[in-house]
Amino acid sequence: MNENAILDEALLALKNNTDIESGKTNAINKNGNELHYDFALTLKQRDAIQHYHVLIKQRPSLVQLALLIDNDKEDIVNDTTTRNDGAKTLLVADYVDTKASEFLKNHQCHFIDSVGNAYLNFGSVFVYITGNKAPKKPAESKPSRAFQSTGLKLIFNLLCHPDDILNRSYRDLSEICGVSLGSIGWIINDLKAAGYLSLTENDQRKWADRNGLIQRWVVAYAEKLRPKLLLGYYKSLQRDWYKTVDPKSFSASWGGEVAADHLTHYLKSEFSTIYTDESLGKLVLLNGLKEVPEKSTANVEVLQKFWHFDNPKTPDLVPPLLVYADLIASGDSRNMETANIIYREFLDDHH
DNA sequence: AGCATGAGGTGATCAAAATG
DNA sequence: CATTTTGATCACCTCATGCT
Repeated sequence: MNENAILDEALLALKNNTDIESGKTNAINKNGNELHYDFALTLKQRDAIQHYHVLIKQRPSLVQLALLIDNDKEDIVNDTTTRNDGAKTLLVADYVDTKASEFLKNHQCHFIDSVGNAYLNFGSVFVYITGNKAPKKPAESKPSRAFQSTGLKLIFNLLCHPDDILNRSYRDLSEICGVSLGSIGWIINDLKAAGYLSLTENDQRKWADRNGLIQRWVVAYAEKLRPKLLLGYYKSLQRDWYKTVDPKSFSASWGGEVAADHLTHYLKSEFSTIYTDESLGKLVLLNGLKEVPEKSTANVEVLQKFWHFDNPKTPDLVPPLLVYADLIASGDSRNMETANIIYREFLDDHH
């Protein structure tokens, strides 16, 4: 199902469920570096009218939505030229599940999907439909090796090293990343096919869309790799316990909020994320951490370190890309602003 | 729960290309 | 030319998922 088909079906579903009419849709090409609005359209019911810029997504995940909402907020502030008609952003998807619906409604983000779920709120119009079942044809999923757990490891290494690592041999990459030789080819070719990587005239590999890959990586990391890395949730008794800890002595590094605090001095961290290689038992024991089953009752999470290079400038911290990813993955809107600061300062065209 | 299935991941092995 | 290095490919393994 392509983007046009999703839009058509979603508008049809809306028409069947409500008496809202959709005005003409115009394709617009706004090549902003962050967001890309595909269409402009108008919805109206009697005298209530609302202009929209349309953003089309397939099966958006919660992480994607959090990112989208945050970027959109900034975008509206920065974009006075095309927004002066009071246009809002309308998310159009093939399917938005109940959790995502609730999330979108809470953030005042209007959406419609192809099975009739919707949240709209303008003028006298208020529509909130949720719970409609996913379309049975689970939207052609082209499984890409690049964004599975091994692919994400390789990409992380590629993004964190100087760009000349791109042209190391598959065997070198396999060694550096701890990914099997057989996987490297699949992943590299996936990245080329998806337009993130290209070849120069003399067959050197080079980035074609590095920033786009970062965005894609962050989302896939939160969904595919991060859950597998979780070693446990813990509760520490003293507040600010982490300030006296030297993570190096546990072959560990800070991620998430603690690292963000170090990098930006902008965020006061309340939840600690720590990536460790092996000394989990020692770490837990010496710091008086108590294991708890749920994230909600924890204030520390311990994750398995999945890379093998050092971070020379700030050895106590994980690389900025991962700090950024941790903040995004937390889903905490409080962290999004800090995440953007880190992106701009450490990740955006920083090579 | 137990079972079957298949996608994802691995390392050995291949032929082509590079090296000298 | 012989040798080494490279990317591609293969059979096999594992583990998550879905079904009964």
